[in-house]
Amino acid sequence: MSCETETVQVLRKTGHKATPQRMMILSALRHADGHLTANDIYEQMRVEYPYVDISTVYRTLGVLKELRLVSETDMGVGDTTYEWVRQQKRHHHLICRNCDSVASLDHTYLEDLGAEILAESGFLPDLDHFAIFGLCAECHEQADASVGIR
Amino acid sequence: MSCETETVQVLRKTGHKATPQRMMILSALRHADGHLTANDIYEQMRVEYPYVDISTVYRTLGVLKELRLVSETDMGVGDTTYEWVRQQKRHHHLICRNCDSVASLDHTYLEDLGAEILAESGFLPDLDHFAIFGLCAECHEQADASVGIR
DNA sequence: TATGGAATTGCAACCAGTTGCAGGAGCAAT
DNA sequence: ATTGCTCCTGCAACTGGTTGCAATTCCATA
Repeated sequence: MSCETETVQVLRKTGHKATPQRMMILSALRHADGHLTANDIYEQMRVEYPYVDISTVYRTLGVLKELRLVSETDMGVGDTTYEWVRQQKRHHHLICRNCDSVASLDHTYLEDLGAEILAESGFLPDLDHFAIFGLCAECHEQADASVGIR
Repeated sequence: MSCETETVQVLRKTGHKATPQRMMILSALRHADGHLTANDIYEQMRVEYPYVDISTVYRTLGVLKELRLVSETDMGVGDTTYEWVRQQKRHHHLICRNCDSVASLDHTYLEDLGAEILAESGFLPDLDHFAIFGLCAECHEQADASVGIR
């Protein structure tokens, strides 16, 4: 079964429809490497099919997110980005609130936390793709030296 | 030194000005227990001073957030809320993406994570007030039973 | 107390994202 | 292939939040 057909099955099984608009959005996400914004997808779609509305893109992304087929990341600055969930190594983002730099964090750090929370409260956290804000090493040092931002 | 005067000092030391508008916003935050939205603060201010603009509220909240005097929490649904940072027990929120219920999580779970990240990468994470999305115990069980949301 | 420059304000226009609605399309069952 | 129910779409209006700008206010320094 092809990758495309499999996704269609998932959609139908969960009471959703496989519309051409959705197929286009899926294709854009699957063929992109890395993050895409809703607008990236919208612009790409308009080339083939100029009548799309941006709300369709957002609604589809909502469905795919719910089905855990795509992950949503709010980088804190600029637009929210979306990424096709592959079997790739899970990673998270450390975003500096001072200089907006983004570093990666290995998943292992969060694995234990997720397990602890689940055991303690029964709450199953989404830790697929986490954005953690703070100060990067560089800005952190600068801040210590000045009276400014703690 | 009063609480109010201390905040004024902090503002001036960091190159900010203590304007009447800011004092009103500070007062609203300090006298509220729990979370306030930007609009809550705006409405409250307008009673005394009808010429305020909502953008002033947002800009002030941005400054206070930067100075770590208030914490910002995006509950995922509805508006972003703001809270005066007291010496109260630090806590986090577990927000169910299915039923929108909110549970509290003790800070201890995140303390170790913060220390680990700092030691490993030099990145100092803001873990004052964290919102973690996922499925609460109840929705988690329901989902296991159905074919629907994983 | 006077002053000059930087920070702040209110305004208006804007941006990302959401929602209600009526018509249209998908698909499971016949 | 037809039917009928439900989901989905495009549209337009809206919401929360942001930004550029010119006028004003604060406050450190003298």
